[in-house]
Amino acid sequence: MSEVRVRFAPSPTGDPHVGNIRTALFNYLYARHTGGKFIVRIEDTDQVRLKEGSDQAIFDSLRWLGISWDEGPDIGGPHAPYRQSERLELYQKHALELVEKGMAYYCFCSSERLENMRQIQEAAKKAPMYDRKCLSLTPEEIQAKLDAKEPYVIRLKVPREGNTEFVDLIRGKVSFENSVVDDQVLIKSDGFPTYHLACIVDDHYMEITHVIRAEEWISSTPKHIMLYNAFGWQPPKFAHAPMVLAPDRSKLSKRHGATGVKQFKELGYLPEALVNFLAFLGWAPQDEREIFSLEDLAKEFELERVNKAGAIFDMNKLDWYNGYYIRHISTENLAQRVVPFLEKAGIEVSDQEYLVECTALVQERMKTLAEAPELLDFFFTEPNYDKELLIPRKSDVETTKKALIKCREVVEALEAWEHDPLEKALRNAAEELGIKSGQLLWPLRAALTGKSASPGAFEVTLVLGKNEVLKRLDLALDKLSK
RNA sequence: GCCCUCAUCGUCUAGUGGCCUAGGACAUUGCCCUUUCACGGCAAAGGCACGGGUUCAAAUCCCGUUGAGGGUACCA
Repeated sequence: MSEVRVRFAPSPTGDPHVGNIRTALFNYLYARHTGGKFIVRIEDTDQVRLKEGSDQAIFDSLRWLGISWDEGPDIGGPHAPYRQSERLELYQKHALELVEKGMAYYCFCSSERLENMRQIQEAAKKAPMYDRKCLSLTPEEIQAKLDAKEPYVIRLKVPREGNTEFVDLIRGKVSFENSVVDDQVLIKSDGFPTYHLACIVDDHYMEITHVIRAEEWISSTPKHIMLYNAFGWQPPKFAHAPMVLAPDRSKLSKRHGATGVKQFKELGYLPEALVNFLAFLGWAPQDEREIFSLEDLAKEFELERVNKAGAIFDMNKLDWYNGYYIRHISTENLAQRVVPFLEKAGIEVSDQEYLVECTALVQERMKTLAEAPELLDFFFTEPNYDKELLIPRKSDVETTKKALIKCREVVEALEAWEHDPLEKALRNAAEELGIKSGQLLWPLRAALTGKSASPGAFEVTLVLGKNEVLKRLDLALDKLSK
């Protein structure tokens, strides 16, 4: 069998949607799994929806996730160009070829007429379909209109009888009656091809062997097959992956919150986590492992194991994956990734080593990188808090004062600046005072962090250093005396 | 409306006729660990949409119903 060639063909309409990226991922994984090629092609045939800078956003997102491609607009390849707006003549030529063969025809109907026709059809509870008015135009009439520069489109002449079926690699046999397929526009009045024409022509010339796309494309597949047949080309294999849905089971869209890859990056999600999570939306391994790197996925991904039912994008699970990856990358690595988020919050990091020490203490509590500032701020600035925070539930002001004074003495006198001696000294101190360790450790921790939830008192003490700890203890004592 | 697709715990899923008393993960609840919050450990609760067949045997195959999603553009 010849080499597998698959493609990701997004239209440049902004920050790529995670649903689209999931499709890109499946294509990429299939290519890597089979040792084939993964191609990126920009489908910019809709001049209206075009958004500046989208190409870059698409490349950036793929790269951020670690998805690489073998041919594409930026790197070229044997079938360049990989941007449809640069291949216009090709589509034009092929549309005309179909017109000559009598398999497509010019249509001069105005959008108003079309709109009107549809409304009447809908009112009559009939499926809206082009009525083929222009099919009956004589060659002379057509020529006259063309000469008069009347705007036109080219439509595919869809057979009205018979069936079109195909075997979907994920779903099995899918069949459509040709009578329900409309005469699809191939070339728009602005001279640009529609998606349907462009993608067939490109997939053919780019030698695409497998079209892996989302379920929303199933109903246009018969049109595509008709086009392959009309050109006398061999169609590729089709695989329609399930949709990515919102929690309300509708198509995931902006109104459901974050949907763009860039958004997830800004929310502090790790690419490893997003990839792992997205891959599991519609695919699962045979065994019960949940953690897969991109490489692991490429090794095991198989189209046969892709599910058919739509999958809900569950933020909870994504959060869990993200927390998992945060806990499992090295602290140095995490510290690096956290810097941009700290800086954005106005926290300047000058001492990398110190940052790593701090990060180690919050690593197991962090769910997203965006939480880093609130988790780490007290390591960089003196905490600001209410004095009530210092007093544990089962304690009082006087006991707390005594405890803090004792802490001060212990810290002051501590020779070995290490965990065990510090813990031992502090616990002994509580015992000497005749109070529970919590009555001493809570105030200490609160004084150092200014938070009701934070890393432990011993760890924070050690990282902050003797001077800073004494300073903060004095500050706390000061608060209690007022 | 018409066409297509789909249907296992709340969610993602394992399951391809007997290994199913339906397994795992997230979320939830409880307990343990503990100075707080996490992490971690243990445990619990929770599902084959419904109705008919086929078969010695069905979550698995067939038919129907219901429900959900997608499509129905000179958008992709």
